[in-house]
Amino acid sequence: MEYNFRSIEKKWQFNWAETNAYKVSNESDKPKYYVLDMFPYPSGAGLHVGHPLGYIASDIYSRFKRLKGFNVLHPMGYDAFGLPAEQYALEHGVHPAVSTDQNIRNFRKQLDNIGFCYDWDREVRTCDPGYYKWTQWIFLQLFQSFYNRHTQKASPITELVTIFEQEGNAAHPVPNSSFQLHAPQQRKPFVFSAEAWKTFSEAEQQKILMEYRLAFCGYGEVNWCEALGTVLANDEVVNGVSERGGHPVVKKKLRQWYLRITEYADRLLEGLSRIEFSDSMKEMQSNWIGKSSGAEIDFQIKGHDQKLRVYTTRPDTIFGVDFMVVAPELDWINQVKSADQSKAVEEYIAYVQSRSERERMAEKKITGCFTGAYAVNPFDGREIPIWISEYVLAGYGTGAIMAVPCGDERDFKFAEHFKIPVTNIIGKHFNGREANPTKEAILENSGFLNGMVMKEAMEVAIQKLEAEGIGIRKVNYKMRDAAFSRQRYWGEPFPVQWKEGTAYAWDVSGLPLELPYVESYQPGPEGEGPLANIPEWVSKELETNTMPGYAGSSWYFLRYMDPHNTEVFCDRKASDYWGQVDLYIGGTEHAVGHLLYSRMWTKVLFDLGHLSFDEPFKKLLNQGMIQGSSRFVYRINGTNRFVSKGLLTSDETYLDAEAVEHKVDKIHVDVNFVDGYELDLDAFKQWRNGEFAQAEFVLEDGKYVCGSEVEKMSKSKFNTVNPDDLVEKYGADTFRMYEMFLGPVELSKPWDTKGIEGVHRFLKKLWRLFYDELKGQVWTAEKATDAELKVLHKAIKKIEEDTERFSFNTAVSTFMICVNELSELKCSKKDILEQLLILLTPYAPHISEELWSQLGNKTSILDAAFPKFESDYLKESSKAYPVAINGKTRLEMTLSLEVTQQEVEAIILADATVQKWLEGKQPKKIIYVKNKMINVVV
RNA sequence: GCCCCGGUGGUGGAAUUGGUAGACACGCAGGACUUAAAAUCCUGUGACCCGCAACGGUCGUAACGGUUCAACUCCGUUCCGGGGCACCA
Repeated sequence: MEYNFRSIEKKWQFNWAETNAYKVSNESDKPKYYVLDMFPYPSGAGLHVGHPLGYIASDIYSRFKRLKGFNVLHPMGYDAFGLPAEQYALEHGVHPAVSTDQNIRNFRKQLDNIGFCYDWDREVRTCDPGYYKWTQWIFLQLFQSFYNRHTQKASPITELVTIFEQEGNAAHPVPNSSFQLHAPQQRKPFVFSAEAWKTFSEAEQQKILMEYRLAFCGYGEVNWCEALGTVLANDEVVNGVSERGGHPVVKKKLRQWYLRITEYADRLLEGLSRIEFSDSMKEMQSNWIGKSSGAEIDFQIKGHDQKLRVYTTRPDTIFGVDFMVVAPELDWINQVKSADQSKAVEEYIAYVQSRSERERMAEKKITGCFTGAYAVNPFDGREIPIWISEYVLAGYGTGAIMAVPCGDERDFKFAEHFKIPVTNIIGKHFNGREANPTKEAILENSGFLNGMVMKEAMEVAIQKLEAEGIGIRKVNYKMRDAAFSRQRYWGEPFPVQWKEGTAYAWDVSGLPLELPYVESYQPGPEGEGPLANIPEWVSKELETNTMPGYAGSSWYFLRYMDPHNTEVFCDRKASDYWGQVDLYIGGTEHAVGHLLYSRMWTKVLFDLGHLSFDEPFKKLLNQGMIQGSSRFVYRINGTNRFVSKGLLTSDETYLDAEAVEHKVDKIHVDVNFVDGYELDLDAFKQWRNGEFAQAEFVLEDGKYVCGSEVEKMSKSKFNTVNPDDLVEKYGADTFRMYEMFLGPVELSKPWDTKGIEGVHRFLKKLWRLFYDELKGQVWTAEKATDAELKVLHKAIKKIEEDTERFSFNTAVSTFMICVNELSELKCSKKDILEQLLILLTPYAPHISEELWSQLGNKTSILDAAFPKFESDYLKESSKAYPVAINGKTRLEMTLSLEVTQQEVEAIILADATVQKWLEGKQPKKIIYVKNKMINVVV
């Protein structure tokens, strides 16, 4: 009887489905455990070997926890709204609902191949009206709430209305301090009394309330591509033109929905201390939130009524300000620029308009333009030139900075480039060649701050600014409110109706507000979404934007707990039972997007009394990214000749026999017909319907050697490897274990299929402990020896520890060691093997279940009890110590574990080899670390 | 540019708390079985040096420097690779 993995895997997958082996109940005496995967976007390309890495890890852990006696929730679903389906629809005319459904079927088939223990009764799809009904419902919760800064939590907006009616907004200032109801920008915040509130019209009241809502409508800049009639991500803009088609892209202000996540900034920071995310992940989140404290300062602009408001974290350096830098998109620049600089300013603004935010931030070249205007230093009256430059972004702080070149590297480079004289306020701490951002220096040339240490001067400066009404203390966040609308079709419609320019909540009884079926997905007029093309939609004055991809994914982990409920998003009893996700596995690419939004939504639902916890994920495990290892061929420009990699002088040039230089094109080839680096010439010629059938090759040593590069795994780079092929060839158990054996889950690594044989051999070797090809059954019911028990218990200990700390790769190697040792002992005893199967079943569930039943068990191994480790079997009385002389290991010595320091010293000094190394000298010190090592210091 | 992570044999990686660097695999080389192949099993395998041999020596964890009895592990500088940077998901 041999290991026939194909029939075994089919048999058990069918059996588990038949018996509902993975069904999970919301009621159980066992303790609960919730293991969650980041659900996939069902792309048309299907699953590649990178996807299952995290899924296998979570599957192993779920099965492990089940063996340990937990009631484990381990669901799966699909993040099914999104841009790719819409773009596919635009190009191929297939409705997103249709292609998405097809893709999901395909994903499901691929997932099923691998033998995951998901409870599929709990599947969710974000594009399902039964699901997005509740996404819309949560949106309405956000829309109808405000953040009460006194209680530090979200409350119904009706409470705010009551407060306004009774006492106005003095106690609840408008979050956006520059908001005014009618007048253009004024200095003082917008405050009204109860009486004034009552005199406001309905539209005015609604306009004010919008300023407080957690989901609100405002105006924001986007990358606008006129030719495509659509908004583009920074990603899709390259050098000022669209990636698709190469059309020009400009900045455009559009009406947008936002989530007021900035109100939660402090709580999002605080919550980090209560959850187990890696330090780097927490650091990324806090950097994203970017809390800083400093001051906003108003500078009078010379010859204008206007003031220039800047935000700075270093008010202590105010006497070192040599110039101002303003974000080029601020409108008022046009009012203050001087006549002679007017043209230059306009040209510069046009240049910046064409650049994405990403490009602006990544720019090494220093660019900028003097406006011709001057600000006046309020303390010493110095006139300070006002510049504009792309490195200052409108969205952060006030969109303007005061530049102190002696203390800030970027400012210094700017001053150097434009030859602006630098004022030194830190004496010898500034060397004139580079900035010094110290806070320890004693200030000079700094008026009333002279002689103070900088970090103390900060407080003094702020107090003076406030006392003189020039500035205020200000805490700032780099994080901006989250843009929450998209001018797209394939997303959740907003449950919002517009009446005379005011947005009103769609009645809850009308949810879900279903996405209408359309035939065309073209963008609407004036940068509106495709929904603006639908007369019935527009006639009802419904919002034509849709929600972004992260809407549905911000709360899906709650829906799994109670997926079929039509009355509430999740029954309170269910969410109280399951509580937080105990283990969440997914990639770091979601560090700041999805993970912050989910945390915010959970906090809002908690504040409003819908949940009993305010952090969704107790522990996060980051899986590394499986990268593709791409292969390239090099074609001489304008010919059909392909040159082997080793013959090129660089990636772009080839020097032929006559020493003529040729430029070459670097072309991706499908990794599936490259063996290592050697191209299969025939397969290449047949590729893509014979596109390269006429290819000629310039070979080296008779071979065509390809170039290689590690990149994201993607269909367009021809570097994807399909798990189905590997499962077909080696079986799901081998595939699962191989993915784990590749290395630590957290680590990113390029995929390499070679090596999978080793894991497959291991499973065959395990099988041979039970069945021999010639002799048939070899397992017996004999009693196990101490040596065999020692092997088993060593494995129990290590597998348990490694699984618990997610070190799956070392667990796989422990299985290999265990089977190697049992083979060596010729151990085929049921007592030992049965326990080993339980250890193995989370990793290789199919073969374990089969052999388990072959041993005569009538119930599934899924519900076996995890073996108990007995330390008695591992007891050692002595240890082979490495003995080092001066830190270099020279010999090994077996000593009892009981020996004392004195005894060790005596034994060591008596040893001939030690004496040889001592060369007659006396040792200074003998270091003895019990159970570790001995070091003799000479 | 800014933020985060990583770099160990020909390859993937191991070394959990600073304590024998290279576990376990892949690959490769040699051998056994076989008419042959597959499968399986055995032996060797970081580099260099000495030697008849050794359970002999030197070097070695991206590079350089530091802390320590002891550094892949801690600190500093540099180089290289990857991820994120707000409308890809």
